[in-house]
Amino acid sequence: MPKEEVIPKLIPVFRHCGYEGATVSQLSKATGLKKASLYHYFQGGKEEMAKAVLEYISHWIEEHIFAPLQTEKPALDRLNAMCAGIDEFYKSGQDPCFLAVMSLGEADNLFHQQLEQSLKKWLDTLSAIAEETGIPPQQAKENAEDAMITIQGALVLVRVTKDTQVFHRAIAKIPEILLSN
Amino acid sequence: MPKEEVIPKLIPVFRHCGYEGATVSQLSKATGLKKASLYHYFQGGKEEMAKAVLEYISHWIEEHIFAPLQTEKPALDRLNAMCAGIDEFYKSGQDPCFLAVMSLGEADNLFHQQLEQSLKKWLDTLSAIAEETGIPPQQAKENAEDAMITIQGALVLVRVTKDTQVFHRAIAKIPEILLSN
DNA sequence: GTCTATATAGGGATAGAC
DNA sequence: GTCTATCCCTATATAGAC
Repeated sequence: MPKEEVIPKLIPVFRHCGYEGATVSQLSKATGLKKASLYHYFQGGKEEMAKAVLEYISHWIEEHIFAPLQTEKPALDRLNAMCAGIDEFYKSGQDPCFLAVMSLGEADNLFHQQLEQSLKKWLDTLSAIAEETGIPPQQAKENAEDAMITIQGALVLVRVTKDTQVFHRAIAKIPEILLSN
Repeated sequence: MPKEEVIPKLIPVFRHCGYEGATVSQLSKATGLKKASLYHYFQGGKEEMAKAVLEYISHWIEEHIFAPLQTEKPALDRLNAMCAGIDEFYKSGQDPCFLAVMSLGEADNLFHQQLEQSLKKWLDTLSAIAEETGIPPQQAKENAEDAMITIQGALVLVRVTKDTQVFHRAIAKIPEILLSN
């Protein structure tokens, strides 16, 4: 099995269990590879596995969430396309945010720089599209923050309530949040 | 040392490390009690410690965040008092939300019922104060959800960006979120 | 590349002295 | 109530055969 096929199978374990909660045994089961085989691919052990997942996800976001923003369509259409990507990425709120999960405990010590960079990228991208529609920079920055707050907060609520409606309602608001002034 | 003094010392460990990330050794250090002494108080082990913290926090919220809502002052004053309690509770966003942290991995299996109940209490309380000001029930419910989303989302953002301003800006919006229609 | 078998450390938890 | 000492298990990680 090529490494590119292994990484996606690691994702749900880290997402749902967190870094410390995820055991190599679980990761082994999830991939179908025995522990020693996992260590063959990831000589740095669990830490390297998490790092690989982090990079994989950054890439996925780039392609599925940010890419729709680079077309020539009207801003609102592009935003709605992005929201569709977000809904897919978080499975309507049923999958926790990797970034949020990895910002706890030991994982935060290990990965804080990458996490911060990833979030900054999100915020900058969202802010840019707001500015594009004529919103002043400072306002655009705050709108981007509010949009991320809405996404992350909705994920927490859904995790506890299991009510995906809350997530859909929240995501539907993203465009107006970003474009408000 | 009486048990009531022990529990508060457990809180920061669980909050920052999560349930699985928190080790009994860490809890021991944080309390200043050796492991065996901890087990003397909490015969159910780590699980019972987390449970005790959960109850302690529910109680704290009741007294410091919900109580200010029960006075005879104008609704807006009461909401601002509540926001002050929230800011204190989360140390301006520098302390993660216990509820959010405990809704991951194994902890979620163990405590999901209590977590759900706690969140429901939050939402009901917020919804009630919105209704009090004449907002129709369904709208009040959604406003309460939006308020909780804002709190939880801001906590995630601050955890990664270390920018407490974001938290203050978010909290300041809570009253208008709750009372909007 | 994938496995079985194993090493080593640290986890949660208990026994029993004081 | 608090401790030291210890048990057992699981966690991460490695060695080496195929």
